[in-house]
Amino acid sequence: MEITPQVITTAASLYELLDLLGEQTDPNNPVAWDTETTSLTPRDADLVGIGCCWGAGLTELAYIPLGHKSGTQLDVATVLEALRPILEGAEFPKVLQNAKYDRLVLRSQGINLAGVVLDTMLASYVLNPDTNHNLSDLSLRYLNVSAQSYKDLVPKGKTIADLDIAAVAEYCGADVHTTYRLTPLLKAELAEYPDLEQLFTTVELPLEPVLAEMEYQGVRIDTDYLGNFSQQLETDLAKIEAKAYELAGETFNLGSPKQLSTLLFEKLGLDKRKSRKNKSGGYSTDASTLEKLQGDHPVVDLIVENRTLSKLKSTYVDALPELVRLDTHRVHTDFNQAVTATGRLSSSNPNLQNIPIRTAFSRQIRAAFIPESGWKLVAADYSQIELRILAHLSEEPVLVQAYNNREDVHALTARLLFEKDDISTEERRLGKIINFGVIYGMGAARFAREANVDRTEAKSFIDRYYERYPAVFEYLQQMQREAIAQGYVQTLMGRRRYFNFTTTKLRDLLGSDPNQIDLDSLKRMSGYDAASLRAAANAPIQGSSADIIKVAMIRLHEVLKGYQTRLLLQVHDELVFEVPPDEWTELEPKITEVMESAVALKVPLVVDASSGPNWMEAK
DNA sequence: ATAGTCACG
DNA sequence: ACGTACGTGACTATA
Repeated sequence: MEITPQVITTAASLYELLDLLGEQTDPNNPVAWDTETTSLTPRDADLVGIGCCWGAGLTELAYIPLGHKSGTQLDVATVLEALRPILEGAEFPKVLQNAKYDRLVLRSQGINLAGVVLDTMLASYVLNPDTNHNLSDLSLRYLNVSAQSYKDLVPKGKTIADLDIAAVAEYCGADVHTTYRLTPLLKAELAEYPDLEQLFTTVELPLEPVLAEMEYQGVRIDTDYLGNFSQQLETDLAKIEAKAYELAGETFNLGSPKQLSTLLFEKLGLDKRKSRKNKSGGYSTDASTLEKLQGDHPVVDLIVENRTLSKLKSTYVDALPELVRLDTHRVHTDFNQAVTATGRLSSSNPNLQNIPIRTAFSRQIRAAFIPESGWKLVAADYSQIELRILAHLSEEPVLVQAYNNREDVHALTARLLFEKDDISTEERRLGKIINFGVIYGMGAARFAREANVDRTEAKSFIDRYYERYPAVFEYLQQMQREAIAQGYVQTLMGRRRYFNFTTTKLRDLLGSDPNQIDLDSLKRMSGYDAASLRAAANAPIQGSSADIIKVAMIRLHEVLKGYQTRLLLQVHDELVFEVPPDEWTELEPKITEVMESAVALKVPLVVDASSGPNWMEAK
């Protein structure tokens, strides 16, 4: 379909457009909007043009060129002021593909986007989390139309601003038209699934501006501190490298798994049975292998140390300062709301959800995350949220009661497993490993390795766990049966994760009564997809946790409106804020309360919050 | 582009 | 007998 937008280049046509848009107030027929810019990074993005699509019977399209390098255009400031009441007016319903991006672009221009009633990307994500949700995929899937690709439109080294107004008008017109046409289809599909519609309307859609705000704020980084850290690591790595060459009797690339494999298992003749074959035929040199090889040759320790330090240096110490913006002195991550299969967020460029914490040394990276001068950084995290959710969903009486009595559940598990009242720290540690392990469907082999016990002991531990917590066992099995019989499982808020079993026998069970499925007999058949079934048992737990923290973030965003305090980061069960000194005393109980009461479960949710001069010390 | 590895919850 | 704990993103080497 070829539809060419009207290109707005005169004041008269702009005011005509405003009149038409002023009439578009039907929330069931929102106007589709899209911005064309020069960069995927909103803060670097110059506005090149704005497109919109609306209509009652006839579909109408407009493109307003603003930043093309050539051609007649209206003044940006004039156009934005004219559009402001529409763009900022909640009474003018809008639909966008990935509204967070356009919101950030417009925000840089001083416009606060309001009235977004649908985001096609988020609607698609809620309906079908395990697919892609970019506009061209949606276009193909829902409309059977293949979209013109950005790459084909914009030559290498150029931006959209270099192109003719007519070409961009065509491209932008197609995008807003696609967005507009997707709207009724996605709305209708959501209407078929009331739980998903509710999830979309009350969680995903309102979360989007919260994430936009977090990204806009960014987090301050102490680049001097990282610079010193980098130099220190550089010195240490050079020494390690020299020593490793000396011990190996030759030089080699410490960063090459292939060369390491050859060195360890061929040249030095170390025990191949302590490793595993990898896909490319070599032997794995991963951390667990190296651990087993420790003591067999002195070079092993140096390889381990090199791995740790070079990972730290390249991924964090050197990478983070590169991403600090010169204008804000902060890093602005991208929170992706539509990538994970379970409903979690993800973070990229940089990923601020995997900043080291597990060892005292690597944790030092967190000291580089600092608040505005004179402020505090605050971390508030949910205590054992997934285990609490498991207790709630399984209704396991022993666990539910324990949490309600504010007991130490890892210690309780240890007492039940060891069948005694006084347990050691080591025994509690095993209780903790197994409590977390069941959430993922851990087997005896893994538990044996983690807990440092033998296989048979591990097996009997796991068996006893399920004897002590029979409802947990029942629940996890029930989720697997539902995945097979329904083809999906659900979270607390109705979020779905779908499963497609390829084995005929499993597929034949789709549509059957989950309670009639005998998992034990299925286990013995070939093609039994154990990994998918573990994912099915895990998804409601991981996904419900995501539901809960998303609700908390939305409510907190409202609460914080009267304060200077800002929400900066989300790390799955933790929120990080920066807080001016005079606000923390008042806000601490408020923040904790909002997080703890995000949903009411059969067990209490508990939040631990603390503040410090940086992220390392806010713990 | 893909594989291997490793950082987090 | 084997291999398996779920979910992510980034970096380096190598093709």
